[in-house]
Amino acid sequence: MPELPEVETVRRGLATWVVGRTIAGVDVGHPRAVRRHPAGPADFAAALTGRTVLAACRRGKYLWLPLDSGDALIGHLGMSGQMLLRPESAADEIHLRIRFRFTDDGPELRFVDQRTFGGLAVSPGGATLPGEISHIALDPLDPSFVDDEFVAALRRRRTEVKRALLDQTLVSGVGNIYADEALWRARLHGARPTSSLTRPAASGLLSHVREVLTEAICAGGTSFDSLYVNVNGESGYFDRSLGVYGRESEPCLRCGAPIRREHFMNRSSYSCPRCQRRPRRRLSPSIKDK
DNA sequence: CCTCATTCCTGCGGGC
DNA sequence: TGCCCGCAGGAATGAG
Repeated sequence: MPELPEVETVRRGLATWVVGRTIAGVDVGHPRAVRRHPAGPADFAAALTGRTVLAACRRGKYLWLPLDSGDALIGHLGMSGQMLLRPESAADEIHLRIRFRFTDDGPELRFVDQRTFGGLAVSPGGATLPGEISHIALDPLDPSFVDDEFVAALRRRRTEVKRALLDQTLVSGVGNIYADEALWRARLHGARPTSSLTRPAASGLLSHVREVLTEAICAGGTSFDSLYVNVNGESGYFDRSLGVYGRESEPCLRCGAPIRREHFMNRSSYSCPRCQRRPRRRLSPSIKDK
């Protein structure tokens, strides 16, 4: 469940511990971890060996490391991916998928992933922006993000507001936890039709999204089920600051009403039944046309 | 173009 | 005790 704050925490760790180092060798222990690299594990390793890492970048939940070859190592942590810096002498993790050895004496980089939804690939010529993520929207913390464009695009959609927040082609970096948190802060129910949001309501929601992401980064991310850790294997502590997520039946921190849990998009949604009123009508766009 | 359901995967915990 | 099932869920994919 790494979302933007967790991925950003990992990016910062990679910037500190990996940028400037040269890769001596790569071991792919599980082919599924490089399934997004069409040329296969051997080509993946060959494209990285001898390359120097120039930077650590992020868009939404994607990470990429530009290399001196002009290519980039691109990665997504999926549900349970971890990037760990460990001494060579440390025992292998059970779910170790890929190991990166370096030409110096520093720690090796390990991609560990229990549920294997994550993966790495080499993006040819992808140092500036990997083509694999060109369809991913800017995230709200990107300096190039244009608030008015997002507000307009959100209100043009014919869907529910939580679906829109989770759509990485509209705005990236927001997952189930921070969507619920931002909606609670904005006092909006996730089923609200996006087309019914006023401009100020949409703009306010964006502010709450940005705020909760920023606060979570300061806390080092959320470690709801302890699968997510930074590059040193340490947990963040934003889970202590969650307003609704995972708090079913506990009192709303604003009004005291018991937090409700609903199933939505094959996952759980948490909200306050008093602060976040359900929309009266369902989304029925063209009922008049009949 | 837009929206939405499905699929991938493994460990954990509740229920019986 | 042990088995089974549901749940956790991001994003690619294909259908409509």
